[in-house]
Amino acid sequence: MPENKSVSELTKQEAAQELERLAALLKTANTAYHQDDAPEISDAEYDRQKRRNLEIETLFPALKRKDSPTDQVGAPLGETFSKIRHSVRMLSLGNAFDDQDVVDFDTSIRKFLGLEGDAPLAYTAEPKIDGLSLALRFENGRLVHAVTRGDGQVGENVTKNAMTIPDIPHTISGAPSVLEVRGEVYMATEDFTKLNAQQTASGSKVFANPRNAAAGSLRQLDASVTASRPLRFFAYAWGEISEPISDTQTGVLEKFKEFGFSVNSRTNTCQNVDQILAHYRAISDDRSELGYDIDGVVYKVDRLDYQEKLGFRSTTPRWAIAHKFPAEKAWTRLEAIDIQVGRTGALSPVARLAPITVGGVVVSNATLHNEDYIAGRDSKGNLIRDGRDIRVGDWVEIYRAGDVIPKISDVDVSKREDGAQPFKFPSRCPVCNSIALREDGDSVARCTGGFVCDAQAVERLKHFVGRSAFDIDGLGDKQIEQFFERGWIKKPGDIFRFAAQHAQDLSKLDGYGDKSIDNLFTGIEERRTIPLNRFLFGLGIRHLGETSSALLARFFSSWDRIKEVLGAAQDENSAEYAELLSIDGVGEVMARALIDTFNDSQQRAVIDDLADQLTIEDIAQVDHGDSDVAGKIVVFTGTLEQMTRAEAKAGAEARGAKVSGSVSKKTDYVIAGPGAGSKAKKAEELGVTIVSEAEWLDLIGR
DNA sequence: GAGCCTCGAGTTCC
DNA sequence: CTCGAGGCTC
Repeated sequence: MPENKSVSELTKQEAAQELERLAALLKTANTAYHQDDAPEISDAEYDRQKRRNLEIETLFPALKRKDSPTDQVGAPLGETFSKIRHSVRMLSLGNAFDDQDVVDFDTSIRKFLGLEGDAPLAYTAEPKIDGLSLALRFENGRLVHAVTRGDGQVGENVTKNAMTIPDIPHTISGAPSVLEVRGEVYMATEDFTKLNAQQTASGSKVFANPRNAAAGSLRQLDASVTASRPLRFFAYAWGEISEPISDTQTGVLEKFKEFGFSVNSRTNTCQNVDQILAHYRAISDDRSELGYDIDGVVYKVDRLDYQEKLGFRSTTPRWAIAHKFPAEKAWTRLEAIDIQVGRTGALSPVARLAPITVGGVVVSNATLHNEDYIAGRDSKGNLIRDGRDIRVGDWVEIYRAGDVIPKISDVDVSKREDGAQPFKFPSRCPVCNSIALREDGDSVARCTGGFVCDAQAVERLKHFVGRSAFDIDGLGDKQIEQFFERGWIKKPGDIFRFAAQHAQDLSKLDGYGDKSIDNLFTGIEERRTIPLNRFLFGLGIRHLGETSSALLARFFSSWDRIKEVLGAAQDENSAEYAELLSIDGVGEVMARALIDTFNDSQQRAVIDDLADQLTIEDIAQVDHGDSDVAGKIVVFTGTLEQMTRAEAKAGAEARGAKVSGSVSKKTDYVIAGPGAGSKAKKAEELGVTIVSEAEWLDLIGR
C-alpha cells in the first residue's frame, strides 16, 4: 500500500496514486471543517497529510494535480496563514539606476520588437510604492482570495485582512469571470506617524518605517487588528485574467478605476524616453509631498501585444523596469575589520561599524567581500572607489544594496588619521592558523586547515543541521556552537551518538529540562532515517548544492551506487567518470569536488562514520514506461506561460523524454511558445512536429 | 568565445 | 540580495 511507504520510496505510479488519495482525503476534511464545524481528522493529522502531499509534489513536480490540496483555499487556519500558489507567478522587476540604463532599456525593447529608433513606442510611468505587493483574485465579480507575494510562486492567504482595507472592493461589476488584480498595500506617511504615536502611548512596538508598519499590519492573525490600521491599496497590474479588458496598460488601469480601485494619480502615458525621464524628475521633485513612500518610478511598455511578444526572462518581464531613486546613504566610522571563516574555508572580511541609521534601519556590520574589495579593486582588476582602499578608522559611506544588505560605497580619505595603515589581509586562518591560500582566478582566500580548523567544522555542522539538509529540530546554530565548544559534537556522526553519550551532561546545562532534552533527542532520532538527497547535501561538499544533490540522488538512486561510482571514477578514463559527466548539470568541477572528497581518507572516514549510523533512503528511479513521450527528444523554445523552464524540463524528463537545447532531425517535438524564433523555424525546415505549450501539456496528460 | 541562465555561497537585519 | 562561477547554447 503506497500510503504506508515513505515518500522517497514511492515509484512514480504510486506517487500519482498517493496524490489522488490525498487530494480526496484533504478535500473531505476541508469540507467537514468548514461546513459542519466537525473535523473528521485532527488538525495534526491534517497537517501531516498535507505535508506528505507537498513532499510528494516536490519530488515529482510533474505529477502535481490541477486540484492539488496545496493550492486550495480555506484550509484550517492554524497558527500561521495558509499558503496559496499564484496561478501566474508574481515576478520582480529589473532595475535601472541612471538615465543611460533607461535609454538602454528602450533600445533593447526596440531591437527585440524590430522597431526603428523613431517608431512610436509608448510607455506608462508611475511611482513605485514602497509597500508590499498583494494579489486579489476575483471570480464572477467576487473577491475570493488575497495572497501576498511570498517567494513569487507561493504566498500567504491574507484574505480576511485584505478585506478590511477600504481601498479594496469586495465585489466588482463588469469584470471578466476571473480577474486577478495586483497592486501595493501601503501606509500613508501621515497615518504612519499617527500610528507610531499611538503605539508609543500604549507602550507597544514602534515601527521603523511605513513599509514595516504596513507589512506588520497586514500579517496580523487577528483581522480586527488589521482593520484598526490605516492601510491603503493601489492597483497597478494583473495576474490571471479570463478575457482581455483592454489592449494597453493605460486602458487596463482605466478599467481598474471603473471597477472601483485606486490607481495612482501620478501615472502618465509617455510617448518616448525624454517624456519618461521628465516624468521621473517631476515625481522625484515631489517625492516628499506625495504623502507616501516611494523608491522609484516604474516604466512599462503600454501596448499589451508588445508586452506579450517581449515576454519574460527567468525572473523579470522584459517589458518593464524600475527606475530606482539613488539609495539612501550615510557616513559612519569603520571601527574594525574582522575575518569570518565559512564552511568552505573562505575568509570573508566584515566591517564593524559605529551603528548608524540607513533607510530606517540601524546598521552595524557590512560585508567587505574580499581582499581586493578592501584594496579598491573588483574581481576583474578594475578600480572601484577610484582605487581608494579602506582602512580601520576610516569614515565610510554606507548604503543598503537592494534596500537590504549593507555595503560600503565610498571612503573619505581626507578624514583619515595620520599613520592609518592599509589593511593587511591575513595570510593565515584567524581561527586555526593554517595557511590561507588564494587559488588562481579565485577572488577569495581559503583556509587550508580543512579538518583541523574549528571554524570550518562548526560551519559545516551548522550546514548539516540546516533546513535543506538534516533539518534537526532543536539543533540550530546556537546549539551547535555550544555543543562543539564543549566537545560533545565535533562531526556529524557525533550527533547520532549524542543521546547515548551526553544525556547526563546536557541535563546539567542551563535551560535544558527533561522536556527540552526529550524534544532534542526526538528531533535527532527522526532524522536517523534520511532521504539520499538530503544526506548528500548535508555533507557540505563544495559546488554540491541542494539542486545538484537532488539531481545525483535521482540519477544514482542509492548510497551504495554513489560510493561505487565515485570510487571507480578516480580514473578519468573509467566508464564511471564518463557516466558522472554525462549527467545534465554535472561538469568537471563538480565531478572533481565529489571524487576528491570521497577518496580522501580523512573525509571518507567522517562520512562513513555518519552513514554507518543512518538509514539512507533510496530515491526511487523514475519509471515512465507508459508515457506517450518516453524516449522522445523534445526542445522547448520561446516563452512558456504555464510553467518555468525548470518545471517543463522536469515534467518532460519525469515522463522519460530527453530535453535538448537545439533542434536537429532527431528531435521529435518542438514546444514553441510566444517569441519562438530560430528554433521553431529550423524545426519547420526539418519537418519536426511543432506543438504549443497547451498541446504539449495535453500530450503528457496534464 | 561570448552571453545567458541557474545555482551556490556568503551576508544582514527583524 | 548579490556576486561569482559553472554549465550550456549560439
